[in-house]
Amino acid sequence: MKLQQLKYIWEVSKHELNVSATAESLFTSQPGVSKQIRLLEDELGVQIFQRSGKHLTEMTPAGQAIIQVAGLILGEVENIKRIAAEHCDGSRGSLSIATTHTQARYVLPPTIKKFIKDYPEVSLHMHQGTPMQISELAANRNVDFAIATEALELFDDLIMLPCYRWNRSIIVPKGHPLTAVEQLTLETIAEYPIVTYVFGFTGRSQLDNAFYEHGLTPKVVFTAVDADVIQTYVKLGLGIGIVASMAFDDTADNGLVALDASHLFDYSVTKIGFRRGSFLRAYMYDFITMFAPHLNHDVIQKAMELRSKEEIDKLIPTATLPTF
Amino acid sequence: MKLQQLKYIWEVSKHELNVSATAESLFTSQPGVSKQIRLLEDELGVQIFQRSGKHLTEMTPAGQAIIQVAGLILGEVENIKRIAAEHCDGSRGSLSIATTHTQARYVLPPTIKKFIKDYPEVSLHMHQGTPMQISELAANRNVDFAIATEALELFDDLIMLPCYRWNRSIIVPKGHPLTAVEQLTLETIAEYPIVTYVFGFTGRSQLDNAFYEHGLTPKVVFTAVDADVIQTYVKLGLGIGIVASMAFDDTADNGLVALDASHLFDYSVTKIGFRRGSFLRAYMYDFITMFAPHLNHDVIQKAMELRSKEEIDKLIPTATLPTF
DNA sequence: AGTCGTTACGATGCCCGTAAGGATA
DNA sequence: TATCCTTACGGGCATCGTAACGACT
Repeated sequence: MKLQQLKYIWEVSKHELNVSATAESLFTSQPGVSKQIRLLEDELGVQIFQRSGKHLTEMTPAGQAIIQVAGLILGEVENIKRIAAEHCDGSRGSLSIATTHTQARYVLPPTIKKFIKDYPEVSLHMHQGTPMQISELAANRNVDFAIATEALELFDDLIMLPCYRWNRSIIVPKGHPLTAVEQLTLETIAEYPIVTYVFGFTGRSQLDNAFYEHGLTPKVVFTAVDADVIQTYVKLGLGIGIVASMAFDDTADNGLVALDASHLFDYSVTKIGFRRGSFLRAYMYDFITMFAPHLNHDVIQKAMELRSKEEIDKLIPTATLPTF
Repeated sequence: MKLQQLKYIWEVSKHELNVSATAESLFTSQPGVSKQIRLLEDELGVQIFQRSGKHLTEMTPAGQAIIQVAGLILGEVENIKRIAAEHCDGSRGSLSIATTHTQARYVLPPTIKKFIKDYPEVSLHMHQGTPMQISELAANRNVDFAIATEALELFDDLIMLPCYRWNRSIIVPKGHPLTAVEQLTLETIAEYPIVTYVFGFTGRSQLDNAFYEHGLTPKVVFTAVDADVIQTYVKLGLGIGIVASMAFDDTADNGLVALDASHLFDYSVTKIGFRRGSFLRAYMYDFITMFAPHLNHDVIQKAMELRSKEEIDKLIPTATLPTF
């Protein structure tokens, strides 16, 4: 049994059982991958993949169990490399972060700036995608950290730490009738056409929930993944915007006004996630702490010991999170 | 990085940093081991072992961390093999047990007999040694199970499940004055020369404790690891014997009598231990259940989830154990 | 017809084992 | 002096990549 063989079967399982695609992503030849898989199967005496003719159709039960363990092994191999790098030169390395537009554009910049200043020798890589893609990248070890509000909890392999909570603002042009309303209600808002996030982004489901629970069906006339785009269309008069409060820049005079709506919607929680069992380099701990000061070295380590999301929530109660 | 390299550094760390001895135990050449270790160090960019001249003197801090993770990886590799074997042919395989003379001679035979009958295709290997050696064998993956009363708790890598509790009997020749005593006390016993186990075997420390707490110093005139030997010398009139109750065969008339002494000493608990995180084959679960019926599949799996000995004791309270 | 996995084959490169070298206790 | 790790060298073997083949969609 070789590490490469384990890597191959694991990667194949992450590439929809497409050996050609796997080989390409590993920068090697397809017959090589195919052969090593077969050699491993011969050595172990069990089929890992079910074949119909010359196509891999599914994993056998044994294969599923084996690939899961292979994933653990590959993670530990990664850890060894990190441990070595840490002891060799703690200030050098790389850090890959996958996140959504909202985080990358409005929340992360100060953290990134400080991080680059403190760790000039660490090369930083940002990946952007949907919450689902982000989580997958972290679960598949393509990135070190995933930062998002949604989808992270769908992956059991990820440890998620709550970073901060935030709520929404109603964005309207200056002089809009809503600016005169003293106490905003969902009913009032629901009378106007709404521009907000597409589903699956930036707490959209919690937004829908609020309306639903009040028996209201908002007239959503336009959606985007991006608060900039949303605000642009608000300016065009398409409707009122509902965006994350941190996405409104109140220093720039762009003809829009933000009305706080935190009493109308549940708070959303942005989390940082990484693969369970992964060894974190010193600068990785530091990055997390820069991003979320309550997540110091101790808290992170304690959270890594825990098994379930519930235990982590108990360790870091939502109510104690910093609010944006 | 290759699995073999990880195996090499791990084995070297288990052979007191002696590369020659390691190579021999792995049935390979010493320069080969040496070279692979150096290659790994080069690849990782850190020294794993500290060298003084041409001798390995100690592990570097990085090396300790790396070797620990390497141990995890090797365990998972073993698990993959077991998973494969289980799915290939669940009734074939091998089972290695390390235990003490007491267990092997007096306790295990019925279990072994039934096991061989139920699993004729599983080859069974018994190793005998001191409790310390037994624990080491299990921790170093030389055997699957360790069964003993002592020392298992010294190894953090081992999961120990309490199997049964037992106490001691006083062994005397027929007609000995003690047979006439109605209620045995420690004081009475301490008046006679005693023949019992050597220290570190079969609950000897609990025996000493009982006397010590009563301010008594027993006259131990002879010790052995083996109840047979002890009883032989009792028969010779060397003194009275104190042995585990299960080691006295009351069906054979050998001129000796056993007097129950369970009111005088604390109960001892015999445990079965195996490496934390190891995948157990179906017949391994079955073996445990045959040996200790309260340890069924469910209980074992629950116990494997737990982290500390305390949690396991809570899951399987001593008071609920079968008594010998 | 196109996509995909397997087989065949030649060359490169790695690993192993033997033998010799040098350092330590 | 004996033990022990490292370096050097040659033979064998596994792996990789190219090319051709056969199956399924």
